[in-house]
Amino acid sequence: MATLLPRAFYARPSPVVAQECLGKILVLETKDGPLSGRIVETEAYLGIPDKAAHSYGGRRTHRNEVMYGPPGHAYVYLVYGLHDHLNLVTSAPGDPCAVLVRAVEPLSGEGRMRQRRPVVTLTALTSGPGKLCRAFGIDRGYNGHDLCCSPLFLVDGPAPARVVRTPRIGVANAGAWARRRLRFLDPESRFVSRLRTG
DNA sequence: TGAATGATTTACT
DNA sequence: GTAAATCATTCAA
Repeated sequence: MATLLPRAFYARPSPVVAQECLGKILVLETKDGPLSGRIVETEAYLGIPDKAAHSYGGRRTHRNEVMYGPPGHAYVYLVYGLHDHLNLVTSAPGDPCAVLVRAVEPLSGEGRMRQRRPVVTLTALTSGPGKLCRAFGIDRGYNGHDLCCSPLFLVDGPAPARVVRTPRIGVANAGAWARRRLRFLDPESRFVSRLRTG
């Protein structure tokens, strides 16, 4: 039963939402049909006290304005000049928290994803935050989109058998925050961006 | 108005 | 394993 996740799902602390997002389905409806994928990897960003977050220290800028708004909205931004990242705004208005979607398993529309992203292996299609955005065609035009409405939203799905927590990626300059286990992933999926070096 | 930097990916050695 | 690509946003003057 694919029920659309209500706003209440997002109106909780980031780590809770990040963990419960595993197994849920990300859906993007397009004129050519839906693209969907099962979320297998996320990261939690805790807002004001989190040195690794854009909203660290209560900074409120044009870019992260969406995180200060109500939960259940998409926060999409460009990093390194060429990669888009998809975040889910969590918590409550005024509390700039978010969950970064790092990897999904393609469920439908895989053919169109491959067209957007010429790639050699299937797992390379969506196994990374920038990769999945390119595969889905998600760009900054979706920034601020309400995830309770079409065309971009999440639906319920089975939780993974086990959940593994690891330190977050790409935030080595965040001091003690870099060591917090705020990355959640399904160890049984081969689509996680980096499970282990082994 | 100008300069520095980044929640990454890809290619090449 | 190391390095380059590439530009919107941010901070300083």
